[in-house]
Amino acid sequence: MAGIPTLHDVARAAQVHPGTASRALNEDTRSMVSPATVERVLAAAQRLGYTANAVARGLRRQRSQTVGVLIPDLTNPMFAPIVRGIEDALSPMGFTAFVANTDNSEIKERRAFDAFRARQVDGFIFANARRDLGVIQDAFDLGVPAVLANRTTDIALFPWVAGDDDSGMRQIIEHLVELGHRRIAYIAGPQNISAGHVRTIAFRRYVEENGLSVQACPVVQGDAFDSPSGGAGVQHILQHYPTVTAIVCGNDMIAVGALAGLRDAGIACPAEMSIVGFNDMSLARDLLPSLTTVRAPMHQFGQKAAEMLLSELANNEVEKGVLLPTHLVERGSSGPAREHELAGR
Amino acid sequence: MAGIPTLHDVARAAQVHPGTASRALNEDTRSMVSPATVERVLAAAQRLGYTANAVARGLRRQRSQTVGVLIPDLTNPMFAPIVRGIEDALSPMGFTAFVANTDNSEIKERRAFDAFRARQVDGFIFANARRDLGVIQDAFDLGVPAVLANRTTDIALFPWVAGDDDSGMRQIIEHLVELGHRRIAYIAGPQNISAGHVRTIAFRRYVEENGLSVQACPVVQGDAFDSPSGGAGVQHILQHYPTVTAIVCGNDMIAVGALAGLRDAGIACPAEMSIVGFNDMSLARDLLPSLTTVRAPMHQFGQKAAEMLLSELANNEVEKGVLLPTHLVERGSSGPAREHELAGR
DNA sequence: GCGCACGATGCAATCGTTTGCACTGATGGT
DNA sequence: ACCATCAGTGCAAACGATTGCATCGTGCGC
Repeated sequence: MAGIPTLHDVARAAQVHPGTASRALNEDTRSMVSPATVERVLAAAQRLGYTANAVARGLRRQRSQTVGVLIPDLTNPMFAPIVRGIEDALSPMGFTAFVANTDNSEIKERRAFDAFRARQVDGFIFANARRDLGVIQDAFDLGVPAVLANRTTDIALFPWVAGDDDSGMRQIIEHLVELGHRRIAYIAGPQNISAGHVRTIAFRRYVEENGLSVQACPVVQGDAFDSPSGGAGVQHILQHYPTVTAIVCGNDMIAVGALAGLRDAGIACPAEMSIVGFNDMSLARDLLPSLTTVRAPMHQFGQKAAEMLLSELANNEVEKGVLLPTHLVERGSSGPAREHELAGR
Repeated sequence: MAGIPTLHDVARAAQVHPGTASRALNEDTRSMVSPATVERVLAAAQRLGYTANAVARGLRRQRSQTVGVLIPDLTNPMFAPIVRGIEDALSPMGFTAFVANTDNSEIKERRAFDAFRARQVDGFIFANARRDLGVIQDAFDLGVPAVLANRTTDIALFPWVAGDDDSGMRQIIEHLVELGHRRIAYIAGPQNISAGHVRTIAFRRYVEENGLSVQACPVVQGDAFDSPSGGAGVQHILQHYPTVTAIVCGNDMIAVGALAGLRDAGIACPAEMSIVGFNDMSLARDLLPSLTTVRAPMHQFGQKAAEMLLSELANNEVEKGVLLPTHLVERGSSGPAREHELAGR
């Protein structure tokens, strides 16, 4: 009486057996039940305000209609759109997501993985960033369905969706070359992070392909994908590579720090130094100068990854990997190379 | 054999009854089992890699160790820290969160509410922003445990945790008055949003308490808590209230738009116009000029709200409401009132 | 008019844990 | 020496849904 109505209550109200009520309520078994009974059951359910207990259903059906999402940090404007995309794709299909922040720590990652497995998630979306496999290997060994979002692995254990960082970097370099830059530095993110690794390789590649001097285009290693690393990187570049006229940053947060570093050093951007970011995070356009960057469709990463996972859960064939296009967004932080390097410094 | 080991498997391996195994595995029933048996069961569980099925346990125990979180938009740098705080508080206690974005839509809100109830969440954290009650009333009527984060309701149905917006606004006005401003405009967020309402009232109050002319301190209504509203607000203010020397913004996103609007209008900030935001979102310090704003401890909102909910779920007494302190962060976007208003325009 | 098929429903097992209760020895007090 | 107590364990019923199988009429074909 009191409390949440159960299937039994509905069945009793409709004068049928719980089994019949279940079939009447369920879309794809409804045809087994006579129309009159269906109507009676539906009415009773309506009247009592019945909603099926997803936990009980999950137990019996052995599928919980939930997925686990591992992401470095929800708070990072870079990543939030991914989980938004995931939820936008999941919720219309009756799925919901468990989200955990890994902070790139294997401990946290594993803890979340175990917690989610205990909760019988139907699959995982790994948007965690560390380049080594960690729980991804475990998931593979255990045969747990999963999809990678915003990353790949060296050996492709799972379907993945990621941005075309290689093309993005090509566009950046070509853009800068076109503006007359010949000495371009790169502030790289950590190489143990998937994106950090890929982008550094691409930077080197396109520096070379565009006939730039590799010596004149140094790669400065940042500690993290954050703004302090950008500040430190700029300082290092100004000190050791004073002839550089443009700085490419491993991502937008690094670029934020780089812009601040330039201001601290009294160097005008883009007049004296161009800065380019990567990702086009929210607010990138609102910085001053507004940030030239490569737009990576983070929301789509999440959405597509979720769709692929659902498709896999439905036993449909699924692509081995999806590379979403990236494109350069030219804004205020990049401009023509200054004519007289070193002038006035 | 194949598949995930169950309690039965552990029991069989340890040569005990599943009931005994359950008691041995569970911290607070362990004392009912002889030490020797406990050890045997633990060893078996270890060996088989057993983890309890949280779904089955949830069904039996009638508590899922999950909570539902309703938030306007994960993607908004304003809100992400709240859910981060929630998860940081929940996960050490073995709880996990379901998160849904409401986009301030009652439809989405209700859909998520129902979905989470079906999943037998133990309680809710409402960080959704609409001022009317919506699902909060439903939760109350149904007797579902809940806590409000980053908001209150007119009638206090649930415990809440929020920032001291009133004090924050006082600090803003005092700061501006101290800088010599006497004609201060306010670009308000929507009044049907909890924060929008509270802050507008506080603005009016402290304008008055500081002896400013209410006529000289107009409130301009924004459509949303976003940057376009800030741009539109600035335009409106410049046109209709040209003597204003400082603009307070309903939140930082509005301030972002306001800063851009000033740039478009060729008005220097802070030299000709001061701008103050609200919330101190991430990147607020990285704007140019860096944004003077009120720091609201969003992460703490989430954390505290989660703690209160857990406390309530454990049947402990819980505060009726918690008001966390806010404080002004003086940065570059606010400065002395210009001497000669209208000069040169 | 008989049998077969089939539509509609009931029955009961099952998913994996937890937990109140019953049972069994052994202990200890008198 | 006997009974009460108690620690330790087994038993089985839940929790709330789903689903293979059995059952029961009824209608149809021959």
